[in-house]
Amino acid sequence: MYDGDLTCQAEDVIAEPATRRTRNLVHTDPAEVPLQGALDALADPVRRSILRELSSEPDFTRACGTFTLPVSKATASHHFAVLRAAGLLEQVDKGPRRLNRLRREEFDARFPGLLALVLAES
Amino acid sequence: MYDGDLTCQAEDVIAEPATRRTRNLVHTDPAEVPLQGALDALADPVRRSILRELSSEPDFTRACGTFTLPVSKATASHHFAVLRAAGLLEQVDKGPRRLNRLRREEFDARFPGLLALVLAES
DNA sequence: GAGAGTGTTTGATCCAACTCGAACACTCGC
DNA sequence: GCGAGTGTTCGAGTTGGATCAAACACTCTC
Repeated sequence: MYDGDLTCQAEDVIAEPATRRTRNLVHTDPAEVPLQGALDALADPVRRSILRELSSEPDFTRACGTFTLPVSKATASHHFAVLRAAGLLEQVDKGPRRLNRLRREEFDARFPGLLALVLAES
Repeated sequence: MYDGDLTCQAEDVIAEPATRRTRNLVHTDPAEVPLQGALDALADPVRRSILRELSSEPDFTRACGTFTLPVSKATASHHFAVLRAAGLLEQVDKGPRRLNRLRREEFDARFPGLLALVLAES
């Protein structure tokens, strides 16, 4: 009988790079994020420091591991997932690295002024 | 010897109504509220519902007990204290009641747009 | 002063989130 | 393929905040 590899062949036609890792990388449209989710995501100081550090760099130039955070890499990975689920950042895989982009315009369109307050935090 | 009552007599000269209850009612200047404190206060759905309900009424017309909340009065009292400490509302005692005012301008001056997002929540 | 009404404080429980080490998965260069 | 580098997932521990009932404090009216 045919196994799953054939199915993978069919999916390879898709334009997007469809490695298993990338396929598990699900994003949330900021337009569909509830205020509760946004506030929960922004209420954590580690997550806000990620956003601030990311805001001073070009898009997709900072990998998750390059941030200076006071937590373990397991915890950091969790925080990146929360930010992604809250529509605050977009991630793409490049080799073994996962590069990040701050979703400024999209998130600001959904919650005007909110991200600016976070980035202005001293 | 003289007891505390004499001290109270002296404090009665103060213009503000200085009952013991009012004296324990401490407020926080919104200008001195850290972003962390504001987000923590706004991250709770019960507290946001208090703010929304308060926004549709004239200042100092709603007592704490008149809000329709899904929690006990002890919990509600806690939430009002958190909002007061976050610079989000001002309270005055009138008889046995404690009347509330939403600190719109002051809080918006400190965190532009943040309160508007909460009040616009469906 | 007694009682009703309003609100706070206390003490305790519960739970969701933060946290970590260890194990696992993936990608690349040798 | 092997090893190093990057990141996620799993399982478990910890903690802070939300919650409640009960007791307390205050104000008014009778």
